[in-house]
Amino acid sequence: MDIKTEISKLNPRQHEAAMHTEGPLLLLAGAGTGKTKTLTMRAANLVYKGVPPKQILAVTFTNKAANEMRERVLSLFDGDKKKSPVISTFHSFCLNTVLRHEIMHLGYQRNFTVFDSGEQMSLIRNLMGDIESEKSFKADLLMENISKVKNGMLRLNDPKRDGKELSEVMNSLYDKYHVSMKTFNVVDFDDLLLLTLRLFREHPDVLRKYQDRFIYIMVDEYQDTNSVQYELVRLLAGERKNLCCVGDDDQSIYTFRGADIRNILDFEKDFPGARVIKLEQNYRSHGHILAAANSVIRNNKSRKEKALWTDKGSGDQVSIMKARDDEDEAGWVAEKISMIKYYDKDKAFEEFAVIYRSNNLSRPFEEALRKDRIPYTVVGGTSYFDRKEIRDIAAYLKIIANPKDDLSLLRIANIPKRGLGTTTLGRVANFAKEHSIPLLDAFKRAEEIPDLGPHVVKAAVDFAEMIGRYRERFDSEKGLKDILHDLISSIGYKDYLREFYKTPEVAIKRVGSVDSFTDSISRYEAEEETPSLSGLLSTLALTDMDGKKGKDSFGVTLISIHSSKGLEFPVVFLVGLETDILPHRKSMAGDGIEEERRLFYVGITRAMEQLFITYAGSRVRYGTESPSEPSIFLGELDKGAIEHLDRMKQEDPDEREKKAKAFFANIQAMLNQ
DNA sequence: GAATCACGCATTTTT
DNA sequence: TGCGTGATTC
Repeated sequence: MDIKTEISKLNPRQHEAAMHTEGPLLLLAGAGTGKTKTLTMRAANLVYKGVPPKQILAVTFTNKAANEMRERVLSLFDGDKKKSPVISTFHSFCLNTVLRHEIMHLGYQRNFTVFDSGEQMSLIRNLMGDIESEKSFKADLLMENISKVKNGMLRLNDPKRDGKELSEVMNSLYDKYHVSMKTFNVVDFDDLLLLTLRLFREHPDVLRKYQDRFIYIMVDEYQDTNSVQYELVRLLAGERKNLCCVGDDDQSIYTFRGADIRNILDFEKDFPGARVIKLEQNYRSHGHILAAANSVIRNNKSRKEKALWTDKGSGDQVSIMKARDDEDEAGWVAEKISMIKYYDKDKAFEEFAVIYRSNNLSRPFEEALRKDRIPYTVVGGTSYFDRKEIRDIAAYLKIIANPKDDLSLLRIANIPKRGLGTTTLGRVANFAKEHSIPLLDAFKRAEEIPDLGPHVVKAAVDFAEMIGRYRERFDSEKGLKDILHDLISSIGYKDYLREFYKTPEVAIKRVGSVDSFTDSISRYEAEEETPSLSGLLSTLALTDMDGKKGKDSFGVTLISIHSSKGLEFPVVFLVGLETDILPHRKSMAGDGIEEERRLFYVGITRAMEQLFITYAGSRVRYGTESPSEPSIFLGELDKGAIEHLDRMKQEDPDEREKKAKAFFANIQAMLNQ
């Protein structure tokens, strides 16, 4: 593809941004304004001008964004990978590009592994057992607080945030947590960023190395950066400040995770002489939808002035619908979907989305859609904690890669059963503690441990030796998948699963998921230039590896506003626009209302052709029905862009008949498939 | 360990 | 209302 002609096709603002190279640039890219396109073009332009691709770094938040950008740059260069810049998520950059090579400076070993949130949680639970306190604090709350401390959102001993009691527990826990993590030679997600920052701060020579390596830096979704990420970016950009930050302050909706909107608002102050370019031409939505979005977001005080516009024409007005209650609201949405399909046979269910503030609102919609035989997919929820089989296998791989990872070892020491029960494990752990050695070493020296019978000693030593053998194999042999396959069969893991899950269907599913896991490893090996166990574990820690997810999403999409960011749908139902839901009751402290308004804004701007905003007069909450007030945000909508529908009005018979027809047509279509 | 029950809690969640 | 957690029990 010819880069020059591609760049010339950009609109003037986009073009300006793509052609900019030296010095700080803030690209304020509104929703649907071709942000990724501009960013990729800018990268391509740099390469085109002769900058070595290795010197260009683009950082994103999600794997999805990174992949998308990678693909688009690649297609610009006709698949020539040598011309692709370094594109990475924050976490992956810190892990793979920096820490894997430099972490020794901070007293860790290079073969460190990453704890996911589940492992983090079990460590915290373990540690909490040691802390004497009559009140048991919830592990997840403590974990959240540890994370907040690390991200600069919370200080230890902050009496304003916690009761004194929590502070005390937190203090002692926080220290213990870190000591354990370090002796295990493991880090958590937050550490990836934090340790990199510490490294850069404490070792100027290391920092310089990376500053010299990355001459041009781009950061996507800059409004979502937290203080650690901000510092990281600032340090990396160094004196040169060839830094291009892209984002939209109006779409900053992750404050609760530590994102600091001031990072983007203060960009010009932080980087004097910064060029600021605004992308305001929207290629996604019809005019009325944009008018609605603009009219809402205008009410926010802390923001950069801008307004989306389109040359597409105004399209349909945005409909505001009042329903009787939540069930009625959901029923109406389902009906409306059938109606639209009835009038427009080409419309696919995949073109519709129901978007809500909180996940628990999805229920009535699931029921209504099911009732009307409309296919749907619910996006989100939390589901990475389960899948025992994957975590077991991962624990094996982790202890093989990192012999100090006591926790992973503990997890699988007796899985499958090998005669190492809790009593034995307790004795071994004691021994390890007394001698200040890793648990695995204690297994090797089982003979020295008092009270262990000969059988147990043999089991322990055999086990430790097996781990050692596999470490050697993973180090010296190629073909990760084959080695893992050997491991799984030699420990009899599948038989163990079949025993563990007595019902055959479940067992088959679990065994199947082990197989799909090994499959995903061959995928990793195929993609990677130099596959390795530690590389595999890194990828594993930082990606879902679920194989499929979202990819073949099917039917109508049910999704939270947060997860919908970055997506677009021809027809959007933005539901539950009620006081205490949006804006949410729990987020009204401080300038929380502005973030809630941004959420509304994000929801609105997902719609391309048609937008329906709904609310109910009463709603079932925690089992009891209570009246609901319309959201104050509804009053902020541009009157010219909206029309009001009232569900309560008597339906005219003609409409009713059409609805019935639509309903049956829909069923017919289902049957014909 | 696994099955059961009472209790408390219920926003959003990129890695 | 309904789910996940922690204690209790066999």
